[in-house]
Amino acid sequence: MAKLLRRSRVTPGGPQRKRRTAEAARSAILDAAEQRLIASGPAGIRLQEVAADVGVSHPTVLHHFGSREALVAAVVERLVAALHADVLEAIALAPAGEGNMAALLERVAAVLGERGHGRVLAWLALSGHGSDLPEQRFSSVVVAAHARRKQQRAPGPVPALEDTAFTILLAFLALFGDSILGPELTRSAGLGDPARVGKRFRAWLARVLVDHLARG
Amino acid sequence: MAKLLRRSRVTPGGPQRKRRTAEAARSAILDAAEQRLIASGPAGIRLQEVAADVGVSHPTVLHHFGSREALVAAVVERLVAALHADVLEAIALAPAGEGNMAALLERVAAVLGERGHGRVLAWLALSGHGSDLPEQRFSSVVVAAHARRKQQRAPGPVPALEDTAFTILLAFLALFGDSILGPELTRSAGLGDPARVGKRFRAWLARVLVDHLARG
DNA sequence: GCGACTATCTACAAAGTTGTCAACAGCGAA
DNA sequence: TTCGCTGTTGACAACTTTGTAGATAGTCGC
Repeated sequence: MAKLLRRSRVTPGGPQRKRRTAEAARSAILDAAEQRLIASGPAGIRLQEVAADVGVSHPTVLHHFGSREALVAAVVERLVAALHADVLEAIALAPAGEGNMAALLERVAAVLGERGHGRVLAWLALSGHGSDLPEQRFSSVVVAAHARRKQQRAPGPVPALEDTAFTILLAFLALFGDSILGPELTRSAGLGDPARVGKRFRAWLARVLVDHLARG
Repeated sequence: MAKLLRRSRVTPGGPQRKRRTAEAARSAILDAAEQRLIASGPAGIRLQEVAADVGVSHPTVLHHFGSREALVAAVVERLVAALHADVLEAIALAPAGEGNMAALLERVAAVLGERGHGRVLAWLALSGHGSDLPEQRFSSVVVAAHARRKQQRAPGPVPALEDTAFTILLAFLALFGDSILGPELTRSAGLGDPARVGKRFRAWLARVLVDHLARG
Protein backbone atom coordinates (compact mmCIF):
# COMPACT_ATOMS: atom_id res chain seq x y z
CA MET A 1 0.00 0.00 0.00
CA ALA A 2 2.70 2.40 0.89
CA LYS A 3 4.17 1.69 -2.48
CA LEU A 4 1.01 2.87 -4.15
CA LEU A 5 0.59 5.94 -2.01
CA ARG A 6 3.95 7.53 -2.67
CA ARG A 7 4.08 8.78 -6.19
CA SER A 8 7.74 9.61 -5.86
CA ARG A 9 10.41 8.21 -3.61
CA VAL A 10 9.57 10.79 -1.02
CA THR A 11 6.44 12.81 -1.39
CA PRO A 12 7.50 16.46 -1.62
CA GLY A 13 5.58 19.19 0.13
CA GLY A 14 4.46 20.84 -3.06
CA PRO A 15 4.19 18.15 -5.71
CA GLN A 16 3.69 20.65 -8.50
CA ARG A 17 6.66 20.80 -10.77
CA LYS A 18 7.05 23.87 -12.95
CA ARG A 19 8.64 23.11 -16.26
CA ARG A 20 10.28 25.84 -18.30
CA THR A 21 11.84 25.77 -21.70
CA ALA A 22 15.58 25.14 -21.55
CA GLU A 23 16.23 28.67 -22.70
CA ALA A 24 13.96 30.22 -20.08
CA ALA A 25 15.56 28.11 -17.37
CA ARG A 26 19.06 29.05 -18.47
CA SER A 27 18.11 32.71 -18.53
CA ALA A 28 16.57 32.63 -15.06
CA ILE A 29 19.59 30.80 -13.68
CA LEU A 30 21.94 33.30 -15.30
CA ASP A 31 19.96 36.17 -13.79
CA ALA A 32 20.33 34.73 -10.31
CA ALA A 33 23.99 33.90 -10.83
CA GLU A 34 24.58 37.45 -12.06
CA GLN A 35 23.29 38.87 -8.80
CA ARG A 36 25.60 36.55 -6.89
CA LEU A 37 28.50 37.53 -9.14
CA ILE A 38 27.96 41.23 -8.49
CA ALA A 39 27.55 40.73 -4.77
CA SER A 40 30.25 38.15 -4.04
CA GLY A 41 32.38 37.78 -7.13
CA PRO A 42 32.96 34.68 -9.24
CA ALA A 43 34.25 32.72 -6.27
CA GLY A 44 31.07 33.47 -4.35
CA ILE A 45 28.71 31.76 -6.77
CA ARG A 46 27.20 28.69 -5.10
CA LEU A 47 25.09 26.23 -7.03
CA GLN A 48 22.67 25.68 -4.17
CA GLU A 49 22.17 29.39 -3.56
CA VAL A 50 21.64 30.15 -7.22
CA ALA A 51 19.22 27.23 -7.47
CA ALA A 52 17.35 28.43 -4.39
CA ASP A 53 17.08 31.93 -5.86
CA VAL A 54 15.52 30.54 -9.02
CA GLY A 55 13.35 28.09 -7.11
CA VAL A 56 14.82 24.87 -8.44
CA SER A 57 17.13 22.20 -7.09
CA HIS A 58 20.82 22.48 -7.71
CA PRO A 59 21.06 19.44 -10.01
CA THR A 60 18.80 21.36 -12.35
CA VAL A 61 21.47 24.04 -12.61
CA LEU A 62 24.06 21.40 -13.33
CA HIS A 63 21.80 19.88 -15.93
CA HIS A 64 21.65 23.16 -17.84
CA PHE A 65 25.27 24.21 -17.50
CA GLY A 66 27.22 21.02 -16.96
CA SER A 67 29.39 22.27 -14.16
CA ARG A 68 29.79 25.18 -11.79
CA GLU A 69 32.77 26.42 -13.76
CA ALA A 70 30.75 26.47 -16.97
CA LEU A 71 28.01 28.43 -15.20
CA VAL A 72 30.51 31.00 -13.99
CA ALA A 73 31.99 31.29 -17.48
CA ALA A 74 28.53 31.77 -18.97
CA VAL A 75 27.44 34.46 -16.55
CA VAL A 76 30.76 36.27 -16.85
CA GLU A 77 30.55 36.22 -20.61
CA ARG A 78 27.00 37.52 -20.61
CA LEU A 79 27.75 40.27 -18.13
CA VAL A 80 30.92 41.41 -19.86
CA ALA A 81 29.01 41.61 -23.12
CA ALA A 82 26.33 43.71 -21.43
CA LEU A 83 28.94 45.96 -19.84
CA HIS A 84 30.66 46.41 -23.17
CA ALA A 85 27.41 47.30 -24.92
CA ASP A 86 26.41 49.70 -22.15
CA VAL A 87 29.71 51.56 -22.29
CA LEU A 88 29.62 51.84 -26.07
CA GLU A 89 26.02 53.04 -25.90
CA ALA A 90 26.91 55.64 -23.29
CA ILE A 91 29.71 56.95 -25.50
CA ALA A 92 27.60 56.86 -28.65
CA LEU A 93 24.71 58.71 -27.01
CA ALA A 94 26.93 61.61 -26.01
CA PRO A 95 26.37 64.32 -28.60
CA ALA A 96 29.47 65.98 -29.91
CA GLY A 97 29.20 69.37 -28.33
CA GLU A 98 30.71 71.62 -25.76
CA GLY A 99 29.31 70.93 -22.32
CA ASN A 100 28.62 67.30 -23.00
CA MET A 101 31.63 66.03 -21.14
CA ALA A 102 29.67 66.17 -17.90
CA ALA A 103 26.80 64.26 -19.47
CA LEU A 104 29.17 61.64 -20.84
CA LEU A 105 30.83 61.15 -17.47
CA GLU A 106 27.43 60.89 -15.82
CA ARG A 107 26.40 58.24 -18.30
CA VAL A 108 29.52 56.15 -17.86
CA ALA A 109 29.30 56.54 -14.09
CA ALA A 110 25.74 55.29 -14.22
CA VAL A 111 26.83 52.27 -16.23
CA LEU A 112 29.56 51.47 -13.72
CA GLY A 113 27.37 52.13 -10.72
CA GLU A 114 24.01 50.69 -11.66
CA ARG A 115 23.82 46.93 -12.07
CA GLY A 116 27.24 46.77 -10.46
CA HIS A 117 29.25 46.86 -13.66
CA GLY A 118 32.11 48.58 -11.88
CA ARG A 119 32.08 45.97 -9.14
CA VAL A 120 32.13 43.17 -11.69
CA LEU A 121 35.08 44.75 -13.46
CA ALA A 122 36.95 44.82 -10.18
CA TRP A 123 35.92 41.28 -9.27
CA LEU A 124 37.12 39.96 -12.60
CA ALA A 125 40.39 41.85 -12.51
CA LEU A 126 41.10 40.67 -8.96
CA SER A 127 40.06 37.09 -9.59
CA GLY A 128 42.30 36.59 -12.58
CA HIS A 129 39.43 36.62 -15.06
CA GLY A 130 41.05 39.62 -16.67
CA SER A 131 41.48 37.79 -19.93
CA ASP A 132 37.71 37.60 -20.17
CA LEU A 133 37.45 41.37 -20.51
CA PRO A 134 36.81 42.78 -23.96
CA GLU A 135 39.95 43.36 -25.95
CA GLN A 136 41.01 46.06 -28.34
CA ARG A 137 38.03 48.21 -27.50
CA PHE A 138 39.84 50.86 -25.59
CA SER A 139 42.08 51.60 -28.53
CA SER A 140 39.15 52.02 -30.92
CA VAL A 141 37.51 54.49 -28.55
CA VAL A 142 40.77 56.39 -28.31
CA VAL A 143 41.21 56.59 -32.06
CA ALA A 144 37.67 57.83 -32.58
CA ALA A 145 37.95 60.42 -29.83
CA HIS A 146 41.29 61.62 -31.11
CA ALA A 147 39.94 62.11 -34.61
CA ARG A 148 37.05 64.16 -33.26
CA ARG A 149 39.43 66.16 -31.12
CA LYS A 150 41.71 67.08 -34.01
CA GLN A 151 38.71 68.01 -36.09
CA GLN A 152 37.21 70.29 -33.46
CA ARG A 153 40.29 72.35 -32.67
CA ALA A 154 41.74 73.27 -36.04
CA PRO A 155 44.43 75.85 -35.18
CA GLY A 156 47.44 75.29 -33.00
CA PRO A 157 49.70 72.30 -32.56
CA VAL A 158 48.25 68.86 -33.08
CA PRO A 159 47.78 67.05 -29.74
CA ALA A 160 49.53 63.74 -29.35
CA LEU A 161 47.46 60.58 -29.59
CA GLU A 162 48.80 59.49 -26.24
CA ASP A 163 47.47 62.65 -24.65
CA THR A 164 43.98 61.76 -25.79
CA ALA A 165 44.45 58.18 -24.66
CA PHE A 166 45.66 59.24 -21.23
CA THR A 167 42.77 61.68 -20.88
CA ILE A 168 40.25 58.95 -21.56
CA LEU A 169 42.16 56.57 -19.32
CA LEU A 170 42.14 59.09 -16.50
CA ALA A 171 38.42 59.65 -16.82
CA PHE A 172 37.63 55.97 -16.89
CA LEU A 173 39.94 55.07 -14.01
CA ALA A 174 38.53 57.87 -11.90
CA LEU A 175 34.95 56.77 -12.57
CA PHE A 176 35.86 53.15 -11.99
CA GLY A 177 37.66 53.86 -8.73
CA ASP A 178 34.82 56.07 -7.64
CA SER A 179 32.33 53.28 -8.26
CA ILE A 180 34.34 50.97 -6.00
CA LEU A 181 35.46 53.07 -3.07
CA GLY A 182 34.12 56.52 -3.81
CA PRO A 183 31.29 56.26 -1.28
CA GLU A 184 33.68 55.00 1.38
CA LEU A 185 36.14 57.81 0.73
CA THR A 186 33.57 60.59 0.74
CA ARG A 187 32.06 59.15 3.89
CA SER A 188 35.52 59.00 5.41
CA ALA A 189 36.12 62.60 4.38
CA GLY A 190 32.86 63.63 5.98
CA LEU A 191 31.70 65.51 2.90
CA GLY A 192 28.06 64.58 3.34
CA ASP A 193 25.77 62.65 1.06
CA PRO A 194 27.98 60.44 -1.16
CA ALA A 195 25.56 60.61 -4.08
CA ARG A 196 25.58 64.41 -4.11
CA VAL A 197 29.33 64.57 -3.64
CA GLY A 198 29.83 62.05 -6.43
CA LYS A 199 27.76 64.15 -8.78
CA ARG A 200 29.69 67.30 -7.91
CA PHE A 201 32.95 65.42 -8.33
CA ARG A 202 32.02 64.25 -11.80
CA ALA A 203 30.96 67.75 -12.82
CA TRP A 204 34.28 69.08 -11.50
CA LEU A 205 36.16 66.33 -13.33
CA ALA A 206 34.37 67.22 -16.55
CA ARG A 207 35.56 70.82 -16.24
CA VAL A 208 39.13 69.69 -15.58
CA LEU A 209 39.11 67.37 -18.57
CA VAL A 210 37.60 69.94 -20.92
CA ASP A 211 40.10 72.45 -19.67
CA HIS A 212 42.95 70.13 -20.42
CA LEU A 213 41.65 69.15 -23.83
CA ALA A 214 41.20 72.77 -24.82
CA ARG A 215 44.47 74.19 -23.57
CA GLY A 216 46.69 71.16 -23.09
CA MET B 1 55.69 -3.58 23.06
CA ALA B 2 53.86 -1.73 20.42
CA LYS B 3 52.65 0.59 23.11
CA LEU B 4 56.21 1.45 24.02
CA LEU B 5 57.39 1.92 20.44
CA ARG B 6 54.90 4.49 19.33
CA ARG B 7 55.52 7.73 21.09
CA SER B 8 52.42 9.36 19.67
CA ARG B 9 49.15 7.91 18.52
CA VAL B 10 50.47 7.62 15.01
CA THR B 11 54.17 7.95 14.38
CA PRO B 12 54.59 10.98 12.06
CA GLY B 13 57.07 11.05 9.23
CA GLY B 14 59.17 13.75 10.83
CA PRO B 15 58.80 13.41 14.58
CA GLN B 16 60.51 16.73 15.23
CA ARG B 17 58.17 19.38 16.47
CA LYS B 18 59.31 22.98 16.13
CA ARG B 19 58.04 25.15 18.91
CA ARG B 20 57.83 28.92 18.48
CA THR B 21 56.83 31.66 20.82
CA ALA B 22 53.18 32.51 20.55
CA GLU B 23 54.08 35.89 19.09
CA ALA B 24 56.38 34.41 16.45
CA ALA B 25 53.76 31.87 15.48
CA ARG B 26 51.06 34.52 15.20
CA SER B 27 53.35 36.66 13.08
CA ALA B 28 54.24 33.83 10.73
CA ILE B 29 50.60 32.85 10.37
CA LEU B 30 49.61 36.46 9.67
CA ASP B 31 52.32 36.68 7.00
CA ALA B 32 50.96 33.64 5.22
CA ALA B 33 47.36 34.79 5.60
CA GLU B 34 48.32 38.19 4.20
CA GLN B 35 49.59 36.60 1.01
CA ARG B 36 46.34 34.70 0.68
CA LEU B 37 44.37 37.86 1.34
CA ILE B 38 46.16 39.76 -1.41
CA ALA B 39 45.84 36.91 -3.88
CA SER B 40 42.30 35.72 -3.21
CA GLY B 41 40.61 38.21 -0.93
CA PRO B 42 39.22 37.66 2.54
CA ALA B 43 36.87 34.94 1.33
CA GLY B 44 39.82 33.04 -0.15
CA ILE B 45 41.65 32.50 3.13
CA ARG B 46 41.65 28.79 4.01
CA LEU B 47 42.90 27.58 7.35
CA GLN B 48 44.53 24.49 5.89
CA GLU B 49 46.32 26.43 3.16
CA VAL B 50 47.59 29.08 5.56
CA ALA B 51 48.73 26.37 7.95
CA ALA B 52 50.50 24.53 5.14
CA ASP B 53 52.27 27.72 4.09
CA VAL B 54 53.60 28.19 7.59
CA GLY B 55 54.39 24.52 8.02
CA VAL B 56 52.00 23.76 10.85
CA SER B 57 48.72 21.95 11.15
CA HIS B 58 45.50 23.87 10.91
CA PRO B 59 44.46 23.36 14.56
CA THR B 60 47.57 25.35 15.44
CA VAL B 61 46.15 28.30 13.54
CA LEU B 62 42.87 27.93 15.37
CA HIS B 63 44.74 27.72 18.64
CA HIS B 64 46.37 31.09 18.05
CA PHE B 65 43.41 32.94 16.58
CA GLY B 66 40.35 31.16 17.90
CA SER B 67 38.45 31.03 14.64
CA ARG B 68 38.87 31.65 10.96
CA GLU B 69 36.87 34.84 11.23
CA ALA B 70 39.17 36.16 13.93
CA LEU B 71 42.19 35.35 11.76
CA VAL B 72 40.71 37.26 8.85
CA ALA B 73 39.95 40.22 11.09
CA ALA B 74 43.49 40.20 12.46
CA VAL B 75 45.19 40.07 9.07
CA VAL B 76 42.87 42.73 7.67
CA GLU B 77 43.56 45.01 10.60
CA ARG B 78 47.30 44.55 10.30
CA LEU B 79 47.31 45.13 6.56
CA VAL B 80 45.09 48.20 6.70
CA ALA B 81 47.38 49.68 9.33
CA ALA B 82 50.39 49.01 7.11
CA LEU B 83 48.63 50.52 4.10
CA HIS B 84 47.69 53.56 6.11
CA ALA B 85 51.24 54.04 7.36
CA ASP B 86 52.68 53.55 3.87
CA VAL B 87 50.39 56.15 2.34
CA LEU B 88 51.12 58.68 5.08
CA GLU B 89 54.84 58.05 4.69
CA ALA B 90 54.64 58.49 0.94
CA ILE B 91 52.90 61.83 1.41
CA ALA B 92 55.24 62.96 4.17
CA LEU B 93 58.33 62.07 2.15
CA ALA B 94 57.24 64.23 -0.76
CA PRO B 95 59.17 67.51 -0.41
CA ALA B 96 57.10 70.63 -0.91
CA GLY B 97 58.43 71.85 -4.21
CA GLU B 98 57.53 72.28 -7.82
CA GLY B 99 58.10 69.12 -9.78
CA ASN B 100 57.43 66.84 -6.87
CA MET B 101 53.95 65.94 -7.89
CA ALA B 102 55.34 63.27 -10.19
CA ALA B 103 57.47 61.86 -7.37
CA LEU B 104 54.50 61.83 -5.02
CA LEU B 105 52.31 60.02 -7.53
CA GLU B 106 55.09 57.54 -8.14
CA ARG B 107 55.38 56.88 -4.44
CA VAL B 108 51.67 56.38 -3.90
CA ALA B 109 51.49 54.20 -6.99
CA ALA B 110 54.30 52.08 -5.58
CA VAL B 111 52.43 51.70 -2.31
CA LEU B 112 49.29 50.63 -4.11
CA GLY B 113 51.14 48.36 -6.51
CA GLU B 114 53.78 46.70 -4.38
CA ARG B 115 52.60 44.33 -1.71
CA GLY B 116 49.19 44.51 -3.29
CA HIS B 117 47.83 47.34 -1.21
CA GLY B 118 45.63 48.46 -4.06
CA ARG B 119 44.28 44.96 -4.50
CA VAL B 120 43.54 44.70 -0.80
CA LEU B 121 41.68 48.00 -0.88
CA ALA B 122 39.54 46.67 -3.68
CA TRP B 123 39.02 43.30 -1.99
CA LEU B 124 37.87 44.96 1.21
CA ALA B 125 35.59 47.42 -0.53
CA LEU B 126 34.00 44.66 -2.61
CA SER B 127 33.67 42.22 0.27
CA GLY B 128 31.85 44.61 2.55
CA HIS B 129 34.81 45.12 4.85
CA GLY B 130 34.70 48.78 3.96
CA SER B 131 34.09 49.74 7.54
CA ASP B 132 37.52 48.32 8.37
CA LEU B 133 39.18 51.02 6.30
CA PRO B 134 40.78 53.91 8.12
CA GLU B 135 38.40 56.72 8.86
CA GLN B 136 38.76 60.46 8.84
CA ARG B 137 42.19 60.24 7.30
CA PHE B 138 41.28 61.53 3.89
CA SER B 139 39.95 64.74 5.35
CA SER B 140 43.12 65.41 7.33
CA VAL B 141 45.21 64.97 4.19
CA VAL B 142 42.91 67.35 2.33
CA VAL B 143 43.13 70.00 5.02
CA ALA B 144 46.91 69.85 5.16
CA ALA B 145 47.25 69.98 1.37
CA HIS B 146 44.83 72.86 1.13
CA ALA B 147 46.74 74.90 3.69
CA ARG B 148 49.96 74.34 1.78
CA ARG B 149 48.24 75.26 -1.46
CA LYS B 150 46.93 78.56 -0.16
CA GLN B 151 50.34 79.37 1.26
CA GLN B 152 52.16 78.69 -1.99
CA ARG B 153 50.01 80.74 -4.34
CA ALA B 154 49.53 84.01 -2.57
CA PRO B 155 47.94 86.23 -5.25
CA GLY B 156 44.67 85.66 -6.98
CA PRO B 157 41.40 84.19 -5.75
CA VAL B 158 41.50 81.67 -2.95
CA PRO B 159 40.76 78.18 -4.28
CA ALA B 160 37.86 76.32 -2.72
CA LEU B 161 38.60 73.57 -0.26
CA GLU B 162 36.48 71.22 -2.32
CA ASP B 163 38.66 71.86 -5.34
CA THR B 164 41.68 70.64 -3.40
CA ALA B 165 39.74 67.68 -2.08
CA PHE B 166 38.55 66.71 -5.55
CA THR B 167 42.06 67.04 -6.94
CA ILE B 168 43.42 64.66 -4.33
CA LEU B 169 40.46 62.37 -4.83
CA LEU B 170 41.04 62.31 -8.57
CA ALA B 171 44.71 61.50 -8.14
CA PHE B 172 44.04 58.72 -5.67
CA LEU B 173 41.18 57.19 -7.62
CA ALA B 174 43.24 57.22 -10.80
CA LEU B 175 46.19 55.55 -9.10
CA PHE B 176 43.91 53.06 -7.39
CA GLY B 177 42.08 52.16 -10.58
CA ASP B 178 45.36 51.91 -12.41
CA SER B 179 46.68 49.46 -9.81
CA ILE B 180 43.65 47.23 -10.37
CA LEU B 181 42.99 47.23 -14.09
CA GLY B 182 45.61 49.54 -15.53
CA PRO B 183 47.75 46.70 -16.90
CA GLU B 184 44.70 45.09 -18.48
CA LEU B 185 43.60 48.33 -20.09
CA THR B 186 46.99 49.25 -21.49
CA ARG B 187 47.39 45.71 -22.78
CA SER B 188 43.95 45.96 -24.34
CA ALA B 189 44.92 49.27 -25.91
CA GLY B 190 48.07 47.75 -27.32
CA LEU B 191 50.26 50.53 -25.99
CA GLY B 192 53.18 48.27 -25.22
CA ASP B 193 54.87 47.48 -21.92
CA PRO B 194 52.32 48.22 -19.16
CA ALA B 195 55.03 49.24 -16.70
CA ARG B 196 56.44 51.87 -19.05
CA VAL B 197 53.00 53.11 -20.05
CA GLY B 198 52.00 53.32 -16.40
CA LYS B 199 55.01 55.44 -15.62
CA ARG B 200 54.31 57.76 -18.54
CA PHE B 201 50.67 57.98 -17.50
CA ARG B 202 51.58 59.01 -13.97
CA ALA B 203 54.01 61.64 -15.24
CA TRP B 204 51.31 62.97 -17.55
CA LEU B 205 48.80 62.96 -14.70
CA ALA B 206 51.23 64.92 -12.55
CA ARG B 207 51.45 67.61 -15.23
CA VAL B 208 47.67 67.79 -15.52
CA LEU B 209 47.25 68.09 -11.76
CA VAL B 210 49.94 70.72 -11.37
CA ASP B 211 48.43 72.59 -14.26
CA HIS B 212 45.04 72.58 -12.64
CA LEU B 213 46.35 73.57 -9.21
CA ALA B 214 48.27 76.46 -10.69
CA ARG B 215 45.65 77.90 -13.01
CA GLY B 216 42.40 76.38 -11.76
C1' DG C 1 -5.08 9.61 -25.58
C1' DC C 2 -0.30 8.08 -26.00
C1' DG C 3 4.55 7.93 -26.41
C1' DA C 4 9.07 10.26 -26.78
C1' DC C 5 11.74 13.76 -25.00
C1' DT C 6 13.71 16.07 -21.31
C1' DA C 7 13.31 19.42 -17.45
C1' DT C 8 13.19 18.44 -12.77
C1' DC C 9 13.48 16.05 -8.57
C1' DT C 10 15.25 13.10 -4.45
C1' DA C 11 18.92 10.61 -2.72
C1' DC C 12 23.50 9.72 -2.43
C1' DA C 13 28.60 10.11 -2.97
C1' DA C 14 33.04 12.38 -2.67
C1' DA C 15 35.85 16.05 -1.44
C1' DG C 16 36.83 20.14 1.19
C1' DT C 17 36.45 23.25 5.33
C1' DT C 18 35.92 24.66 10.06
C1' DG C 19 36.10 23.44 14.60
C1' DT C 20 36.74 20.16 18.84
C1' DC C 21 39.38 17.12 21.71
C1' DA C 22 42.63 14.61 23.99
C1' DA C 23 47.29 13.73 23.95
C1' DC C 24 52.13 14.76 22.89
C1' DA C 25 56.33 17.53 23.42
C1' DG C 26 59.39 21.54 23.84
C1' DC C 27 61.00 24.88 27.18
C1' DG C 28 61.64 27.49 31.24
C1' DA C 29 61.36 27.52 36.37
C1' DA C 30 61.76 25.43 40.89
C1' DT D 1 66.01 16.44 37.07
C1' DT D 2 61.31 17.26 37.53
C1' DC D 3 57.18 19.76 36.85
C1' DG D 4 53.97 22.94 34.86
C1' DC D 5 52.69 25.59 31.02
C1' DT D 6 51.45 25.68 26.45
C1' DG D 7 52.57 25.29 21.49
C1' DT D 8 51.56 21.53 18.52
C1' DT D 9 49.46 17.49 16.56
C1' DG D 10 46.45 13.51 14.67
C1' DA D 11 41.91 11.98 14.72
C1' DC D 12 37.37 12.93 14.42
C1' DA D 13 32.87 15.36 13.83
C1' DA D 14 29.65 18.42 11.55
C1' DC D 15 28.71 21.03 7.77
C1' DT D 16 29.05 22.71 3.00
C1' DT D 17 29.64 22.18 -1.84
C1' DT D 18 30.02 19.97 -6.21
C1' DG D 19 28.76 16.27 -8.89
C1' DT D 20 26.25 11.64 -10.15
C1' DA D 21 22.38 8.41 -10.82
C1' DG D 22 17.99 6.98 -11.27
C1' DA D 23 13.27 8.10 -11.08
C1' DT D 24 9.45 11.36 -11.83
C1' DA D 25 6.59 14.27 -14.48
C1' DG D 26 5.44 18.14 -17.69
C1' DT D 27 4.93 19.10 -22.74
C1' DC D 28 4.75 18.51 -27.49
C1' DG D 29 3.72 15.86 -31.64
C1' DC D 30 1.30 12.05 -33.39
